[in-house]
Amino acid sequence: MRDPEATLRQHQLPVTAQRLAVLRAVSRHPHATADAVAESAREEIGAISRQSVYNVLNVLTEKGIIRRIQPADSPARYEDRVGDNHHHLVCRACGQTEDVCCAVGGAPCLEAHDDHGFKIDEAEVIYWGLCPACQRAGAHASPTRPISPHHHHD
Amino acid sequence: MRDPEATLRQHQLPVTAQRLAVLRAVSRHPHATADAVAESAREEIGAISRQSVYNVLNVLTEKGIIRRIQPADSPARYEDRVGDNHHHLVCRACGQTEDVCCAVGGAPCLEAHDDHGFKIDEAEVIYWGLCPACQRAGAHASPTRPISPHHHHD
DNA sequence: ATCCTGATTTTGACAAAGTCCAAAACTGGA
DNA sequence: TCCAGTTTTGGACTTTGTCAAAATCAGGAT
Repeated sequence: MRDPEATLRQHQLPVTAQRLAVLRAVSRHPHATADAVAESAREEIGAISRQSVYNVLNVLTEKGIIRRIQPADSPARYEDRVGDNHHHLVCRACGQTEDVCCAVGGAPCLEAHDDHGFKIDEAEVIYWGLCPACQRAGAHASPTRPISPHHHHD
Repeated sequence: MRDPEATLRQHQLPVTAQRLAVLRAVSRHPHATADAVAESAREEIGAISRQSVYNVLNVLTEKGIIRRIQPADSPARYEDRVGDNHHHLVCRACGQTEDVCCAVGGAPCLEAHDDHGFKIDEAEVIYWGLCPACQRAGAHASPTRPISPHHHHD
């Protein structure tokens, strides 16, 4: 994120310490949860209410300044990188999340075989598996085991 | 589902009224939430505790008898149809969920361009959009608006 | 058919992630 | 500097789901 303050003004959002701190926290920690964002923001400005973190994350998401991703069995995560339609790779054991480019090229799987009359505006792809660290730790993949909160990476 | 009772026995699960009712509820209502399953099961057997509904849905999911899907901004949903690796189409406005076959053929997008060293075991695809009814009702798609509980279809 | 033993169900408390609301504080233009 | 409208805050509340202990039930052995 070039200039958080300018970004806010460009979207007609009054600049506040809370908004700057949240925006910078998301920038510094891609795929962070609201909780992690709050922690990081507090390190920067001392204090911020839980509600404000949610308020800011919501308004930034609505404006398209950040993107919200909601993998199963995990609280919502936020990222800086918007507008490039990338997908995600999530570790079943520890929740580590990585970005991956479209598997099939530019605008990828955006067409379903039979769209049932729906007007589709997004194709969301999540790859589930085990990250290298959890493979070494001997975790074994199971599509039914939820993410455990152990040893989270950034 | 051919024969719920036989299915349970095949998986060494003692047959109980609760398990039969839940299994049949999922069969009758594809993509139902735990709540909807409970309601439907109660119509059949009169009463069942919330915890039992969750117990049964969990054990059936672990055994691979049913499949759990967890779209963003919606409680978990369950379906009968397992083992064919199909994907889902979800209406942003009302939550209606439809099955769609693999977009790209047999075992589809199961390969990410760069897998970051992960051992991938599943590629989950969700198409987001507006169902025909919500299009007619004038709802307009927005990747950031959560599903509202209004006029849910089955 | 009856009895056991371990699995299942129930009840009620608890937890996590968010939202709703009213009061206080603040931003930015006049 | 003041004012109006927006943000922030704190606390209660909701939703979805889990935990734990006690009561009940299923199914094999007698």
